[in-house]
Amino acid sequence: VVVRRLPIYARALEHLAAASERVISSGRLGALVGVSADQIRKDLSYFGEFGRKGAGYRVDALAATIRGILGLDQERRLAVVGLGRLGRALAAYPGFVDRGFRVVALFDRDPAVVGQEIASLRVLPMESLGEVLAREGVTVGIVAVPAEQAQAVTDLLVASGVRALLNYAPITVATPPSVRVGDVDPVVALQSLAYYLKAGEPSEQAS
Amino acid sequence: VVVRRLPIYARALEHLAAASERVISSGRLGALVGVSADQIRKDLSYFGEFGRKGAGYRVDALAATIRGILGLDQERRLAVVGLGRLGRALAAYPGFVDRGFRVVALFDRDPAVVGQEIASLRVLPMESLGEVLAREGVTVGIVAVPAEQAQAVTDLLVASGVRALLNYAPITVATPPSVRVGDVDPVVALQSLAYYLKAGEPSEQAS
DNA sequence: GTCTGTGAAAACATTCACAGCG
DNA sequence: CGCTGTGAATGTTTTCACAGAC
Repeated sequence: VVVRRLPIYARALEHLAAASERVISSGRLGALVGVSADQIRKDLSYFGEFGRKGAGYRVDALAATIRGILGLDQERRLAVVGLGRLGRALAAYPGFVDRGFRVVALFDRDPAVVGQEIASLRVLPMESLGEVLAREGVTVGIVAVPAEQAQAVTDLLVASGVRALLNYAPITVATPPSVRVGDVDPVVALQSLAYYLKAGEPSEQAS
Repeated sequence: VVVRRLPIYARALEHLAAASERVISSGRLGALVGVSADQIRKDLSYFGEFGRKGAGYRVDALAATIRGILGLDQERRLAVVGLGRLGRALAAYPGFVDRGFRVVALFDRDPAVVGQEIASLRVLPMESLGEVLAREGVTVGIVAVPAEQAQAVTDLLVASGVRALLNYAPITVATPPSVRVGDVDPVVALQSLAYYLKAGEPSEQAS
């Protein structure tokens, strides 16, 4: 749970550092990321003591510490599978590289797409996936294929040694417990939001 | 919390319906979505009694019930702001419409992008946002602009009456509590996954 | 026998409240 | 004073376990 908040703290700290802020209190950081000051202090204390009482946290030191906790000191190498519109957008996304990730391989099963150059990488055929992932040291996969192919692609990535993957396909993929999956179907996100839209529009008022 | 799982159940149920399954037990559904059978029964019992003891749940009836709970019986109209690579991919995403959402307006601040046609919608200038959202009955916004513009775009959407938004920008946006935000920065998702990658590779073994 | 619905127990996460450092 | 670190209290979510419907 804490681990899902740390990247958000890190992101805010990087913005603060870019704005030349040197020190921040749990209260101000909390306001920035929408979390209580208590929460931030608890989260951080779970990993050690980083603050100065009476002053706050040093922005750059804390950012570095969080990156360390998350293992972002080491660059992670990504493969994107499926180069439809979404896959292309991800492959070319400039926001990965300065935050610890680098896309190093692209795969698609469509022969018309294989061979294209996207973000200065050539799209490779699925058959080469295992070999290329091993050679390039890819540890994280991004699944951006249609639902029907998502499980097969996942199995292939898992078999090739990927240990975490981000799944954009609208389906829950099965993996062994040693492989972590992040689900990011935009429709699922929207549908949970939709629940809150109901309040305040139907005939019935809240009591 | 439950509300974040319901869309996943709904998604699985739709796949089951497409495969002509008529009835499903909490156990099988749980296996499909990676959740315990207990959990599913608790989640559903929170909203009423939908199952038949000894048999399970009727797939189509349960799917309809969940759609009702989430308010997906009514189609929600979306606006996409920012038509870079990601915005274009989202604007043209075919997966929205059969799951309760329809993109009805596109906005960008770049005059070179305004006027382009994407997914048979014309990109409109930011200035027209308030008026168009009101006219089109848009209740949900998708923010797909760079971090620097995300807060300003959010404010504009909120001022125009949007009640929920999905934020792809790498920044935490502030909104009044009446507006729900879903955060979907891919890098944040990857960074939490990265934490688990550390296990099993550094020098130290777990004890 | 299979599978739901649900209280009771356990685990987990958040908030409170305060001692203590700078 | 302001702000951190943390035990204790509270609240929430998950799991357990079992009674009852089919």
